[in-house]
Amino acid sequence: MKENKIPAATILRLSIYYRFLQELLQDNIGVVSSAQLAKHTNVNPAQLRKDLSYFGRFGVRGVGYDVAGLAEQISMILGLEKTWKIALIGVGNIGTALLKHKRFNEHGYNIVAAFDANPDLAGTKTSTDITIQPISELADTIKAQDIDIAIIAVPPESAQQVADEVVKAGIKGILNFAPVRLKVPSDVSIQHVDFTILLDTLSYSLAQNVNTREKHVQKDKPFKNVQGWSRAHSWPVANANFVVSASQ
Amino acid sequence: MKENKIPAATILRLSIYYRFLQELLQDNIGVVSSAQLAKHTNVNPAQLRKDLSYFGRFGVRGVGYDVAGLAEQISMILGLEKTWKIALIGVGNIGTALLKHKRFNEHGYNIVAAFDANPDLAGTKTSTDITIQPISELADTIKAQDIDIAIIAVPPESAQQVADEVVKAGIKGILNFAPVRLKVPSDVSIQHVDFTILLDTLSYSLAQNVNTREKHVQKDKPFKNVQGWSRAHSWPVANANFVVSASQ
DNA sequence: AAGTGTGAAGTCTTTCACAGCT
DNA sequence: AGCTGTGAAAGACTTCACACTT
Repeated sequence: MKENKIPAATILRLSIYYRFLQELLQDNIGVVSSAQLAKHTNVNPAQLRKDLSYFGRFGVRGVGYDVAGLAEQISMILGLEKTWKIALIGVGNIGTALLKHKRFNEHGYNIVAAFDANPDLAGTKTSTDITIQPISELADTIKAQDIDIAIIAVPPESAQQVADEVVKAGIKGILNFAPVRLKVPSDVSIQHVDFTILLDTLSYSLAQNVNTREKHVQKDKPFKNVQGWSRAHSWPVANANFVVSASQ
Repeated sequence: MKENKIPAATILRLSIYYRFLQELLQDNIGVVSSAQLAKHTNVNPAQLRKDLSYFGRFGVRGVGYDVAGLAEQISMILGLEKTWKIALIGVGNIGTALLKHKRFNEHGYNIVAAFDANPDLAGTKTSTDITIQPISELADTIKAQDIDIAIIAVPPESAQQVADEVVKAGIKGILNFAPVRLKVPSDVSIQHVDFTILLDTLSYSLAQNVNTREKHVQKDKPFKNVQGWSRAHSWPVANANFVVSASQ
C-alpha cells in the first residue's frame, strides 16, 4: 500500500464497483477480472486496478479478484458496514421523496429524524412514522441521537443557516439539495445535488449540438465542445463532484 | 477566443457563476470583479477568469465585469435563453417530487410529459395537470412534442431499457436518477444523480475521520484521506460529475 | 497464459504571475 | 491603481506498458 493522496474520483468509483460486485454475488459469480469489472462500470481496467492499489492488493495475478472478498474490502474501505444515522431537514417535495426512498435503508443509511420550519408540519408523523420536529430542536436531537449525516432539503434562503447549525451540532457529513454553495469547515464533508446545474450542463450540450435533429436550426457554432464528462465525478468546481443517482 | 477544449468542470462553474450573478442583479449591483465573484462561488479568481476566457473577453481591465452583461453572456453560452421540453419517465417518489419542483419552470425547464409503467397510473393526471402515459407511448410523444431532455426516474432494472428507447426517439440529453451507469451513444449527454454513491463518499469521509467526536472509537487509520472534493464537480468516474442541487 | 500491481508517461486542470488595458 | 486575460508552471488524474505472480 502506497501512502498516496487518493483522488476523490477514486472513492466514487469504489462505490460503483461495489454495486456491480453485489450483482455478481447475486449471480453466484465467484471471480472477476479487472477487465470485466471495468467494462461494466465504464472505466479503464488500469484505472480500476490503480484505484484498488491505493488501498491494498486484493487480486490474484493471473486469476482476478474474488468477488465476495473484494466486495468485503470495499465495504470496509467505504465504511459501509456501519449503519449511519441521518437527519433530514426540510420535508418538502424532495424531503418527502427521500423519506420514502427505500434504497437508503437497504444501504445502511437510516433517516431517524426529520425537521421542518413549517409549524403545521411539526408534530405530524411521516409515512415512515417519524415525528417531524421544529428546526429549533435540531441541535439537541442530533446530539441526543448521535446522528452522523444531515440531508439539507430546505429552500436556498435558509440552507446556509441550517448548515451552520448542524455543523455546530457536530455533524461531519452533509448531503445538500439546496441550490446554494454552502460554506462549511474543511473537516466537514459535503456533497451537492443540484438538479439545475446538471440540467444547465445538458442545456449547454444541446445548444452546442451540430444538430442532428432538423428542428433546431443552428446558425453557427460559436463554442467548442466540452471535454467528455465521461470521467465521471470529475468534481470540478467547488465540491461539484460526481453524480450519482437514486431512483424510484 | 482560443479554440481550446473546454473542461467539463468549467461548464458546471458557469452555471454557478450565473446563479450568483442573478443575485447581484436583484441587489442592483452593476459591476463585479473576478475576485468577488470567485469568493462567493468558492473558486480561485484565476480559475474564473480562465473559465470565461474559453468563450471570450467579457470584462473590462481595471474595472471588472458588468453584471447584467456577463449574466447575459453566460446565459447564451449555456443555452439558457431557450425553454427546454422535458419528458419524465417514472412517476414514483422522486418523479413526483420533480413534477412538483417549481424551480425547473423558473429556469426554463418544462416537464411536458410523464410516463409510468404502472397501468394504474396511466391516464391519471398529476398535480401539475399532466396526464401520465404508458411507456409504450414514449417514443411517439417525444417526437410529436419535440421533447429535448429525458429525466429517468425508474427502478434500476428498467433504466437501461428506457434509456435505449429515449435515445432511439432522438433524445440528446438525459438526467438519470436510476442507480445504474447507463450506456448511451457518445453524442448523447447524460448526467447522473445517484444519492447512494454520494452518501458512500460521505460514509468514507466519516469512517476516515480522526474522530473529533468521542463516540466513534477509531482503532487505527488504515487509509489516507481523500483529495479535497473541493474542486466541485470534479467529475471523476465515468460521468460522475459534480453535483449540484435543487431543494424544497 | 492470464491477469494483477505499479512506475513512468501522458493528458488534463488548476494556479501562478505578469503584461496590458482603462 | 486596479483588475482582466493568458502563457507558462505546477499539480492532479488517467493510461500505458511491462515486470511479476499464479
